[in-house]
Amino acid sequence: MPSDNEQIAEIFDEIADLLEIEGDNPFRIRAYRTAARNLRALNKDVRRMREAGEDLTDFPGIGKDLAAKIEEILDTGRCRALEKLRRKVPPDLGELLRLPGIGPKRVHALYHELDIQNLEQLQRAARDGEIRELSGFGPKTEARLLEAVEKHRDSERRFKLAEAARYAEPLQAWLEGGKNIEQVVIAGSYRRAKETVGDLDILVIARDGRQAIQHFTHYEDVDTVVSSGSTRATVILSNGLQVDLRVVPKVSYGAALHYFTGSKAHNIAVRRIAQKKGWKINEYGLYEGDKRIAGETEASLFKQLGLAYIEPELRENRGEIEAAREDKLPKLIKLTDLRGDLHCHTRASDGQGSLRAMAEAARDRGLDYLAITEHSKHLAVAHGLDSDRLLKQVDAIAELNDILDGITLLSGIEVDILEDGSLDLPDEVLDRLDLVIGAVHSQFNLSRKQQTERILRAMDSPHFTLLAHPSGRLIDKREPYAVDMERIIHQAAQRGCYLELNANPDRLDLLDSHCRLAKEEGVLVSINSDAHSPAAFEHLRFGIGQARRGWLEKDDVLNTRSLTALRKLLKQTRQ
DNA sequence: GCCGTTTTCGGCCCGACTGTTTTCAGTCG
Repeated sequence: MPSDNEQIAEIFDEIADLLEIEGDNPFRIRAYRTAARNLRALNKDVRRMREAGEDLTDFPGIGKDLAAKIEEILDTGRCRALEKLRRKVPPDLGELLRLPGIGPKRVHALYHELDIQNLEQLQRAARDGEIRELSGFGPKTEARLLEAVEKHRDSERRFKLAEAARYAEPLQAWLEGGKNIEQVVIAGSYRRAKETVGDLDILVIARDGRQAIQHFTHYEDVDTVVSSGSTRATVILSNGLQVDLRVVPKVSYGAALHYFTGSKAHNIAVRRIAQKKGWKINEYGLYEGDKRIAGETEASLFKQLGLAYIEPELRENRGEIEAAREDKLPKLIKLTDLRGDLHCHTRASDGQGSLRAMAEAARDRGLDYLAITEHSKHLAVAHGLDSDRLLKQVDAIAELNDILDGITLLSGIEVDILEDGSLDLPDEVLDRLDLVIGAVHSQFNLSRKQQTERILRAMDSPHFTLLAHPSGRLIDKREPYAVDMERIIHQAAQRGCYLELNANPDRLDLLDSHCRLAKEEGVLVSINSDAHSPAAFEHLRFGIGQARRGWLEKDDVLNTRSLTALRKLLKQTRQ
């Protein structure tokens, strides 16, 4: 079930779509889109804020009118402005807007000239050759539209960051091997470590743009060349991933990198700063009149604008610009800050490695300690451990620690939180462990209230250390379960326990906005691989990316502590 | 529709590529 923020954002986006087709004032349309984007980025629930008596117009992009619409939607579940628009403009037209190569003007023309209201009608008209007859359209546009309709199904697809990396890294290597190519950087949401990316934006410094682009379009995995000029090109790879490449000269590198890293909202906000000073920013630099005053590096650009350097992961216009102005940006955590990993599985439950193999793989990644945390018996599909098997493992870990070199294993469990909030193993067994990770693996569909109460009850257990993958979402597969995360984070602070940021690329859970909340409440986050095989410690880098998006610093993260300090903190969670 | 160190009106981010034009509109990022 989408949150209130998401639901309102969708309504605002739809209003923007329909207004756009109607040819309304573009700035009014932008206001709706900005509001939608800001609502999605907000790490607080608007309903709750309103109940707390906060003034919605205090938020950026929300004025009197939109605040009233938000209240209407919260109160009635409806938005009369949207309903009125829908009566005027067929709502399916919004879907046409999603097709590549077609924007509001063309949708408007298709609707008013040919009475095309949906994808099917568009497809028919294109096949019948009606579209090429319209002014502003031609045979090529018609063919492109037809193709776009047929491919529409997967055009919306986003790629998980880890999956994108598997395609991006070889492509980057290929580009770096090109003649006269000096530097290749993958910018865009990939550089911002967003959990999913819609496409890849690659920036290349080269003396000869055409030559570089030739090299790019001849990459073996390129399926379609969508466009290609002297400074930019767009291709689709065989797996459907779109890649945009831009070539810039060296003097513009920083400005271009900033520009193509985004996010859009961040860039707009930064450009406004320049604009207020009477300057202009584009991908070639920061200009005062015709004179370039910064842009060879990103640092020069920020400095000239009076801002501290903003790390890519923070560039979402969620307060980073204000923080940069006051020099109050966080010093973000790095992969090398991690000293250990508190969540992994072996063959004993559903993992693929032995205790020793997992320990050695973690050690080879530079970790000092690793907690073994199998599933518990309730999760039978994962061969979860009962008390006997768990206690045997505790002994095996103790023995192995005597002979292991360079790493220490901790005994733990990923214990199921049952529907009533009790834990799946008895206290006297949990008492033998170094840590207890509680996890929800069943009954995802409880009401928000029930689900929240269930988790809060589990956290009350004297043995509870850490809440695993707190939202339960699987990216693109399962929505987060309905739960009051603000309350859970607050409770963790009161109770003195921790939250996991599960680094599995399918999860990346805590969400970035909740990392920030945890930090504000002083709740430590543990960035864990949840490795089910020795190779899966690789996942930690994606967890770090997510943590950085959540503004986390080294000190905000539990497993940056030394083993000694960690043991002390684990002990403190015992009530 | 929002916003204000140019504050209640008059602004609002910027450039490349394509296709349809015959100098530019539409779309995209």
